[in-house]
Amino acid sequence: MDWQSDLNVIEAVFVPSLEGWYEHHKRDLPWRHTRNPYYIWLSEVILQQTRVAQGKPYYERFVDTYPTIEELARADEKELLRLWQGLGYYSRARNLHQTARYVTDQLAGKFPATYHELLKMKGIGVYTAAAIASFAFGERVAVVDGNVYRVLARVFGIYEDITTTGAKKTFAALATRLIQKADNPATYNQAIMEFGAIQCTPVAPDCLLCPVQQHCVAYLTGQQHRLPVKAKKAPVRDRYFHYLVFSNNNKMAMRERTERDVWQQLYDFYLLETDEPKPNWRDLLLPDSVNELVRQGVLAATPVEAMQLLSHQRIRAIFHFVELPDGLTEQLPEGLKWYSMAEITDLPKPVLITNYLEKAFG
DNA sequence: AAGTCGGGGGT
DNA sequence: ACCCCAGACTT
Repeated sequence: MDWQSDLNVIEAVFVPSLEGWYEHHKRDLPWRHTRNPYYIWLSEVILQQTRVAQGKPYYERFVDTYPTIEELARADEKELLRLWQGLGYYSRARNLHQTARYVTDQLAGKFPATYHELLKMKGIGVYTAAAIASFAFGERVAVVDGNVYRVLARVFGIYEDITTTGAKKTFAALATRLIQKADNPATYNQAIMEFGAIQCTPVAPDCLLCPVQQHCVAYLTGQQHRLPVKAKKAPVRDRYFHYLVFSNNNKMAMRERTERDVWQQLYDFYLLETDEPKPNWRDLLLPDSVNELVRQGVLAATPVEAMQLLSHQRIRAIFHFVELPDGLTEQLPEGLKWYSMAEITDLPKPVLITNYLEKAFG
């Protein structure tokens, strides 16, 4: 249908309705009590692809640990990743650190203050740039996140697949047009996202108490559940991780993941990956030296199995614990180093590894 | 345009 | 089992 023909009518009601709704329904969240661009930025990066409930405790910890951007800039990256542990998408933490140093060292600590300047920073894309620009600096630029796609698709009856470039342009243009009507662009941006998160939810939206019900194309046609349109993602890939957990005298051999893969810069154990399940370590094509190491050590009777689901991979891991005799502790494979349990606690680790440690030694 | 990058929660 | 979440970056 030609939604643009109704746009003038709907937008005159839509924007003020949402702003009014927000005043009565907004949650009390810590980052809503500040206009400090550093805190706004911190919260927005933490909340990328992350629910408020999951991100909130991390935000509190980061603000406590690094009260200023200078302190974040000076932070040890390993410590920063340790603080980020469990949140996922660890490149966010690395980019956060890089941008903190850039702002501190190259911009004299002065945070970029416009949408276009913000966009140049590592880890700040179109959404986050708009969020910081409007929340911290009052710039009239529209945020378009998952909530906004859903709300606009439904209210305006837009059936374009939101994963396509064309749809992104459509939604951005509409959002830009709408925010021109806003009394306060920062409040309006907050309002439409909060509305999507609380009222216009993906499943079972609360249409009966909706302030724009009578102007919502989806509601009026009974198609709420079909919008927004989104192409299905590719099926998840199965991976099989075989870990050899070399141990000696209450220490364990770990290594930093440096390859271009999941969990970059986090720590795990000696790893061999296969395309197929291989329950027995003898079926693994290990280097001769590693095979010899296992043979001379004491292998735990039962390996520990664990599974980790990522958005795009299903990792099935099996951990073989090997206690090495004192004489062989200098013969670890390349990259592995010995760490005490206390040191391991402080290393940044994938949840898969943390869970294993808890299960096996916790 | 398609892939990659985490982990958790809801249905 | 599937979808979504205050997305960004690389290929």
